[in-house]
Amino acid sequence: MTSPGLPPPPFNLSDLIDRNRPRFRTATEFVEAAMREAILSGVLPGGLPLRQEELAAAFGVSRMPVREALRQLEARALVEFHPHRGAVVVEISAQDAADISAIRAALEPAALRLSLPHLTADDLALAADLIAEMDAEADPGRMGELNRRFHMTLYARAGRPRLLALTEQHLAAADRYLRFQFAALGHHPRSQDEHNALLAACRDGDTNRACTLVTRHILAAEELLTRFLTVRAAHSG
Amino acid sequence: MTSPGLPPPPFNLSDLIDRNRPRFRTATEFVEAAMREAILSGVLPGGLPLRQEELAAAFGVSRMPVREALRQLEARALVEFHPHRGAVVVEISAQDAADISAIRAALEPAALRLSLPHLTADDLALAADLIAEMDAEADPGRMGELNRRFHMTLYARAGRPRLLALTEQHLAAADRYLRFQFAALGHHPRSQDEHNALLAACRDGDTNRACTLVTRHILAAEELLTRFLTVRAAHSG
DNA sequence: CTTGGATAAATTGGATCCAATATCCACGCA
DNA sequence: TGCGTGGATATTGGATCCAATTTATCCAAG
Repeated sequence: MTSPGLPPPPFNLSDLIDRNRPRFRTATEFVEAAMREAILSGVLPGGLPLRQEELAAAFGVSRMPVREALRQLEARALVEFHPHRGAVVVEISAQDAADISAIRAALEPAALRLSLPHLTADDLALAADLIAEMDAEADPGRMGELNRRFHMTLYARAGRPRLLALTEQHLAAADRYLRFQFAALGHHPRSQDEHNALLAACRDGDTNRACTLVTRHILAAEELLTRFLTVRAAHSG
Repeated sequence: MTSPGLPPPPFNLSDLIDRNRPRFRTATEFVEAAMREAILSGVLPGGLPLRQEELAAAFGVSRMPVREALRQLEARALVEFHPHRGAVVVEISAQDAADISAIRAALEPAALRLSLPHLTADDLALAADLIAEMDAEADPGRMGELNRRFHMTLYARAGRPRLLALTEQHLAAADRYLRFQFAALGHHPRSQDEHNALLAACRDGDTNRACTLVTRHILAAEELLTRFLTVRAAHSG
């Protein structure tokens, strides 16, 4: 697959590739989605220089779809371009984590407030299932996915496509951090309690309470994360 | 400039081009910025198909930087790609306006809350100047720019780059709509009253009141806009 | 031994070329 | 006359090629 003369790249995308290739209609779409996943899930760590030729070889395409994908990821603040020096995966940092949390804390209560009155019994049942699945899940990657789906299920009826897309985007961005925390500290049981309380408030139709709970949930996660990242930075720096 | 055999494109970008060209280091950056401006300011109206060849000729570059720019604009929800059929400027609609307003109403109070305690006397003076400039301004385009700068001045000390970038992006997106309203209804004096009240609350350091005022300010603009767009759609549809 | 500069290698940015796909229109047939 | 089929045309998607810029290397001079 990879060109014979090149040294092996410092990442492994092989499983992402073959599995998803047929789902997309253009190579650019495919590369963009795969790289987004890879960055958010930590396969491509922050600071990694992204050589176009290398990625093209890994994906089995030419440099062009890679370049277009990188431009899209730039607009999503997942990679940075340095003119004539190439693209780099954006670094994670305590400040950036706080930044993303602030955005989540602004968007998610707004989405929930719009969505909650229109939630169906099916939605609530699905949310409950997702909590249960999270209880049983050990893999950090799957865990982030389930958490994301739980939250988005509660917001889904907001009827605001842009708001929902932004919310999902920043939930995914937060995953990049939560994954660290989860790997280091293990699953935090308080988070599940918060999920249950939130779901209960939604069942009761208590919008104000539910919004307060998501806000607290997000800020609690942020505080834990900030502390974790700060000591981590102190150790390595 | 334009190739001799082609029919003239249905838009005019010439003033944007020469003026800004030297500021950018790569053609892609330049094209992206110019097209973003052109879409947000209404020069490229919603629904317009964006022919790559045509744009390339207009900008005096090849199709490739145009393609990269279009991909970035896609990620910012300013254009839509239809595989093998090309890109189109996203349509405006009452729903989309409401969507953007909901996002603004979530983000801006959050940014203001973080920023307000750190606002300096200079910041407040600048904000006051911008209100005065708006009073004297007649051009809708300049008006949107001043409005944007006024708001961003108040949020600037939030110390959250991502949050601020998102906020500015959606303020700009809202301009696309406010411009319509302004052109049709003329300048709405209540908006200036709201700006003054907001600035006063900031001067007093009354965070809660200031946040309430921005929220109301955004929702008031949204209501007016929704009504305007709805009757407009009824007339033309 | 360090430092400066020239030169070579690597990599990106941009242009051109080719292939794949969609649209449009004419034509034939029911 | 209406509809479906088929080919021509236009336009995008992808690959390759060339130029411009940056980074690395090496040698010489202080």
